[in-house]
Amino acid sequence: MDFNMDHSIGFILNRTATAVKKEFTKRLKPYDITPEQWSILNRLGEQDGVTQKKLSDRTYKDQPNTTRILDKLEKKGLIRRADNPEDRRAFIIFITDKGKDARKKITPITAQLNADASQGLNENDLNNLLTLLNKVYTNF
Amino acid sequence: MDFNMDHSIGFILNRTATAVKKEFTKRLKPYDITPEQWSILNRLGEQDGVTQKKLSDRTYKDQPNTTRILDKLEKKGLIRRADNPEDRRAFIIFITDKGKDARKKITPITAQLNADASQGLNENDLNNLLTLLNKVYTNF
DNA sequence: TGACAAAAGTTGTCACAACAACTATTGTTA
DNA sequence: TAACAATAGTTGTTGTGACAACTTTTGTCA
Repeated sequence: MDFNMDHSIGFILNRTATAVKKEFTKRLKPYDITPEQWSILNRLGEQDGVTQKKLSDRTYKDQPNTTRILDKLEKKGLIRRADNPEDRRAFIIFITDKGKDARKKITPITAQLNADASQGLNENDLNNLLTLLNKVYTNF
Repeated sequence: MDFNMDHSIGFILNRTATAVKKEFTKRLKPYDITPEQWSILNRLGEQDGVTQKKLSDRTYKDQPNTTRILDKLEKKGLIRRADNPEDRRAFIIFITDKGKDARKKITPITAQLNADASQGLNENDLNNLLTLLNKVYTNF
């Protein structure tokens, strides 16, 4: 069986994603926020007033993780939970002004990270990469 | 600032890698091993008799994580630590017969996973994807 | 309408990544 | 060779992914 990790999509994919996330974590550190917290905060910046369930779907996280990440964002005052008058099981999540400020500051950081990550790739390469990654994603 | 997570390498990369790893974890479950444990066991199958430091370099893990993953593999009897006569700080790690058996059984699983992940991609696509991922990796 | 299934959220647990801090040993150098 | 730096490995802690199990509330349907 000729199996080599260096040609394994799974391995290479994981190694690359880990490296990018690590760098992202580093750059976010001064803002006291993690990549995962950012992804939720950012989604809320696009649209808030949604339930945790909806948010977890949109960020591709399960509900337990979403709960706990929201706990942290709430403790930092970046989001707030409001009762849902239409469903007493659910909360509605809002981004706070402080959260909006943070988002505004952090957005350029993420843009720069993506630019740095795609250093050396032209427009075509980049589109190709994203397309191929999405194909792999939809294979599962 | 026109930032969209759906065009963010970081986000797409992480989402894809997470999905693949999740599927891998599922398929490995019957063998009572995780993807990370597998990656170390597999490297040892390629070459053992190395120190933990060397192993951690080769699997792109830091030393603390390597230590703890080896703890688990050792407890399962898949690897063993031997004293290093040339350096009393270091161990030399060997894969056991049981570990070799496990590796033989699991290798086809990983080959199948990679095949399934690249479903719909031709040879050229696949090479392209790996090349682009490695380019991104070396950007950090 | 009462029983039960489904859904939203939470808590608990395990595995791992990352990083700091530590011990024991080895290497270096004044 | 004594002092100190560097290295191998370990332990501790935080954040997150995954999954099971749980509570509360809502939806369904006989």
